[in-house]
Amino acid sequence: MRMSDAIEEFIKELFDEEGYIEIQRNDLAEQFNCVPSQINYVIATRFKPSQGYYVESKRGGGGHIKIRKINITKSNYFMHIINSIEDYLSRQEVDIFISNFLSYNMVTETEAKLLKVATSDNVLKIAQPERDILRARIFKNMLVNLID
Amino acid sequence: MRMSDAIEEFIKELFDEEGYIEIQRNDLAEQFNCVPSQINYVIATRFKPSQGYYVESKRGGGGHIKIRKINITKSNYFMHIINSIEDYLSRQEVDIFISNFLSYNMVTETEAKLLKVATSDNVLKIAQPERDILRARIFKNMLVNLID
DNA sequence: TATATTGAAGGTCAAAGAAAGTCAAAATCA
DNA sequence: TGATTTTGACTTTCTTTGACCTTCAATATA
Repeated sequence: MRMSDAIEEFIKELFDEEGYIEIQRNDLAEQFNCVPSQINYVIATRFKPSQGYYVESKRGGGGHIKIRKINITKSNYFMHIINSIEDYLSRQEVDIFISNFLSYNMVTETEAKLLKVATSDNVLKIAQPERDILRARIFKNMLVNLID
Repeated sequence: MRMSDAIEEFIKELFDEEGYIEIQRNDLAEQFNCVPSQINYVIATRFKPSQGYYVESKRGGGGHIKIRKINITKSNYFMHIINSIEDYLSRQEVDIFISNFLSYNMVTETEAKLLKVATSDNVLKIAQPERDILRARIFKNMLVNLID
């Protein structure tokens, strides 16, 4: 088995419920008896954003590499909602969506308020049917940004 | 855990309602078993004005370091911004506002993304000057909802 | 009383140390 | 042979440490 695959597997096994893990590059390299930059290679090829991972790191004493896994449930949930919304969206429909988001803990209170106010009639204040078209665009685009 | 982080945490726990604390550099260094200048390092990197802290100190006998936490309330901050925005608002101005909100820790990453996308040209997609008028309305109303 | 001395703070800065990042050459695989 | 993996030299970033500097208050001295 390739070393890269072994390292990839090892890292993936570190994930528990938390959704993120922290590793020390040099320690890991030592465990696998490889050069430290091998770890970078594995991360670059197997933990890309397109594969659902998001990486941050800090150098210097006590440095580390943090790998976050995007929440697939949440992302599926919003993707589904986004696809289900057509070109027009009413204020009432928005309200229903938002109250569902809140009850499933998919958004914070503040995020809910932002979604609501940015799509409210008072704020959009343009004639129908353009208002519902604009509302759909704003709402869907905001949802995309709620996916981790 | 890094020593710097431990010291940072310790100092932050000293804050009570007062809004300011006083420490003795040498005592603190002794508690953490480090050189005194380590304390300066922590203060320089973790208690900068951009992080909402203001530091003054006195040398000599009975000297000390005083750290004040600037508590511009979120509500004052946003009210001020809202009042400063006129009827029209450009995409560029929004970007500047948002990057300030982030550096003052007034919004989360997600909230920042929501503000940005809900006021983006792609989403609003109507002719000027109506677009900048609508953007101003959306942005200001969203800010109102960021006030706890 | 005015000035000098002294010790007790805190300040500065640069070197050393401890991570992680980059990039391209070499090796291997399909 | 072309793509992927492995390696290692070099770079960048952040932290820790220590030698030396400045300021202040109290006390001693002229």
